Amino acid sequence: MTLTAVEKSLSEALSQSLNRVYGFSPAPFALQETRREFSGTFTAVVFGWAKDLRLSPEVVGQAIGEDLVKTCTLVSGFSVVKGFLNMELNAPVWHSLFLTIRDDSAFGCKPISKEAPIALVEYASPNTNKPLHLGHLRNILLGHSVAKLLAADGQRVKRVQIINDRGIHICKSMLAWQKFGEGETPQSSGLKGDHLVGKYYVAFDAAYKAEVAQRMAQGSSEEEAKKSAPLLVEAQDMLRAWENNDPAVRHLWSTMNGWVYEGFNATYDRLGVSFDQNYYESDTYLLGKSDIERGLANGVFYRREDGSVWIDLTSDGLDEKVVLRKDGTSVYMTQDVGTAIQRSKDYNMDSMTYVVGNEQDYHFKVLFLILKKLGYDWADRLFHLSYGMVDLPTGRMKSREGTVVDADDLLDEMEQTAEALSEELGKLEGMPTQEKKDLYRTLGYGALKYYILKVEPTKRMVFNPEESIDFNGHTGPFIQYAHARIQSLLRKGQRVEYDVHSISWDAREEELVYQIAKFPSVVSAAANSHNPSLVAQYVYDLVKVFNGYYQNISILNAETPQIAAFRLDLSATVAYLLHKGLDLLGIEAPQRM
RNA sequence: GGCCCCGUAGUUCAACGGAUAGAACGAGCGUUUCCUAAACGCUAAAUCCCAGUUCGAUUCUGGGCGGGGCUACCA
Repeated sequence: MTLTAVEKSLSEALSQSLNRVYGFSPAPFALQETRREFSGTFTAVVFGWAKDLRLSPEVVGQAIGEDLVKTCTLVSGFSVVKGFLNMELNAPVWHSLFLTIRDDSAFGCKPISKEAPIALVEYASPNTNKPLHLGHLRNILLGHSVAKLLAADGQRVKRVQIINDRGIHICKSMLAWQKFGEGETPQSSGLKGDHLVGKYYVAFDAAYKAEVAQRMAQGSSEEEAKKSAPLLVEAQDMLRAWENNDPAVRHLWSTMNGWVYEGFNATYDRLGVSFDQNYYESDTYLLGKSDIERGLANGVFYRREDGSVWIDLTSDGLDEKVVLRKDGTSVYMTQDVGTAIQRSKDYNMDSMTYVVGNEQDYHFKVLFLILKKLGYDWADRLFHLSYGMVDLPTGRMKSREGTVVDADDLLDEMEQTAEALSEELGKLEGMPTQEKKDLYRTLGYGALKYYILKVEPTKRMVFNPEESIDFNGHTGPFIQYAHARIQSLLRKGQRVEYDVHSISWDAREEELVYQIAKFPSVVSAAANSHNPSLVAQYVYDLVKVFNGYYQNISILNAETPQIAAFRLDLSATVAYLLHKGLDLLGIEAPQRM
């Protein structure tokens, strides 16, 4: 028996009781969890029924409860507090829940069939002119986790990213490298490729600003100075040369982008994320034009006198939006339309999730509307996972002010903190050096990933670089620690045959099984809402309950070997779910720590 | 100006319209001859303001106040 099955039967039994006692058929209702301070597992809210019946909630609750205990084998007892009917489950229900879970090796995950829907998840999507920062980290961790969640929900998932590898910003770092680089390479400098290129992007900005200031000192207006600064003009020339396939520019471009990819891949590897396909903007930036032309013929778009092409979304509560400039060139929107259509050709996907910050909410509203108006049936199953920014206590991170938190630096710092902490605790005696290093990563990254993923994606979150991320309390390592302790139990304990029905359960064991049994519905809720924080919250709650159990109930030294074996199985199930839950968040579960 | 998000302990985060608003960090106190004390227990501490709907509002509606974002023929 599963928990949802129990809940369903219980709801039906309640309806029948209402009918039997009062001749009353309630509207569909949901049960809620009984609050921890009261005894019971499920609670029915009686207020609404009492109002319809014109009776006091206590009277109705009492009458229904009495009928339920007599007629429903699931329920062993009940209590009525105000208008709340708290119901306790019978021991065999607990036994059955436990056995179902214990014997299901894939508990909580749906199998992926050959006909399962295909879900594309786009995430990361960096520019190739600077290294990854904390904002990318939130994006990447969310995307990676959502991809895992959708797979656990039984979908065929494809992970993709679009790499913004062309454009004026790329030319800026190329130009600066040409002018100031003196042939510097990742090898010669020892710098990671993406950091090296980022350095020249910054160098461009500095030199450009100096030029602007100089011109303004000579009497130019700010606007004029910004437009006519030689460096900018040169960068624009370089972009044109790139578009005209100038061999030298293209060579420099592919060399520097190559450095950046090496750098990005190193960071992706550290994070344990990967992609099934990369889309490059240099390949896709011309896509979409023909789709616009087609839509123009169908009346989706219209052409203005100056030749530019627009879509009128005022009847949808939005504005008018340009999709082709008067010179016939694309805008960002055009490319995104083209890329989406390209992906439908590549994958014939049923749905697509874009992991992109909430500053682009408007953009995606428009994009989805356009695709719908162009008649694509999958346009209804596009989802913008719009996450909030990661802010500093002082506000937004600004690269120009040097307040950006670099992803690699942060990862380094997490490893170091994990090492220092582990050394201090001194529990790793006898562990080989390499294993220790791996463990520091597991713990450090676990702390970081959990810190980011426990927050609901849509919400803005604050990161304070002054305060290092915690390893105690509501953290990744807290959950990892529970897992490691259970592994230690499993190494020491003896598994013998036992009969669950003949063991008398502690209330904590029922609570634990209840918590365990919730897992599948948490996974599907998280997948449906694209929300890893539900899983993060779940594993935390599970550990809280388990730690209370561990603290108060002796597992290895139970009264009999049979009881010990039962408790070990219960603990093993918890460990399995912690492992599985953490994995859905992209976090590893250590054997020891 | 228009449109869209968000205001919860000192701080970082929770709470399908339900019970006495939960955690964690930080502060204070306690638990180890016992399965890993990165743990467990106890104490103090919060819904921005004003109305409305409701048996019941942190949650829904309206109005303030405060913060952020979008509002380019940029990407």
